[in-house]
Amino acid sequence: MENPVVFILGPTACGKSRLGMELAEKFGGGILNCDSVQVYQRLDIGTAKPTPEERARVPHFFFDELKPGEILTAGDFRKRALNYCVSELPKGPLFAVGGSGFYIQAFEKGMFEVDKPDPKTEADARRQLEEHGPEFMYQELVRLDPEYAEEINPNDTYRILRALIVAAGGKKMSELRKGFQPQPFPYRYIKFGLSMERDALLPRVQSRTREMLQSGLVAEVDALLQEGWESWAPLNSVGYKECVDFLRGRLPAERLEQQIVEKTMQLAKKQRTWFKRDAEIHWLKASDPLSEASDILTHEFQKLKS
RNA sequence: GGCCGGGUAGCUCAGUUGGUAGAGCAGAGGACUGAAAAUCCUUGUGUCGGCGGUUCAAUUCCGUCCUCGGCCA
Repeated sequence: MENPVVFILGPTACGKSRLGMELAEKFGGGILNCDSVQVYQRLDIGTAKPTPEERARVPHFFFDELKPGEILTAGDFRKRALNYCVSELPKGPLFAVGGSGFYIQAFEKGMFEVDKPDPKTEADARRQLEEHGPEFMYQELVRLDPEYAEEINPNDTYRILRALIVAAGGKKMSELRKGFQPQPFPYRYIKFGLSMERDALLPRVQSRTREMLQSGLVAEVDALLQEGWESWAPLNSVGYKECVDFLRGRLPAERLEQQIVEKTMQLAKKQRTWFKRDAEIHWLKASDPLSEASDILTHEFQKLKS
């Protein structure tokens, strides 16, 4: 019987990485990153990446694979994550640790097939949005794919643009959605969830944010800006966006730390909402997640041997 | 001590020519198919600082006290 993928999911800053490390040290195997931002090089401090020491103790996969300027889509994420399953599962279990619900869903269930968008189409769509505004773009979508337009909000420019780009390739989001069957995950797996009440999470986020800033988060961002990566999408993520705003004079120094804390808490809430609906997740007790997860996995590995 | 200006939602404040009040942010809930740590949706009752007075009715007017700024002594 093959080794399982052990998902460790939940909001940021609640101890997932640590639990993953402890379990990997106990049961063998490695860590598979399931975080959409830790895949990028140069985004180290603000993403709370595992340290070199931790990576030396346990094999870590799918960190630092992309360079500034590059983008990893959810579809790419799935392909690469599955490749790690192929290469690493024969050696031991993989502890898939992360909080990026959308990417994890893509990894598990697959996505429908769409051709890579023509970069020119994409640039055109963005330019049109600039010129004509969101209402115009939404009306375009109503014309091209009324059914999908009905599903999304006229203010949701992100989804409107995406749908228009897909439409330019000759497909309709509504049709694609209807035609898609979630695929069964091709490996044995178990899903653990780790969570924390807001009151418990807040002080952790506060001290982590302070540490990030003391460790040079602003300098990390400044270096990227110096090299001209200001419009690189990952710099819009929590912590990075605020540092860019600070460096550009849009956010006063005295508000920086608090602003990052606030955005991080909002992220945690969205993550909680995402995972809440996944009925397969076994939520671990916050008091002692390690022993609870260990018990379950011990059973799992006994089955594996027999 | 005197004068002036504030005290209204967790925060910043608006407002009521007297009929018990509403924005932004925060918070809560939710959606999510290739930039997702993104993008978007729903959600606002609180002794209107305390106590008195006037009034059918006071958060609004008057008095007084408390409190926070500023200025003057």
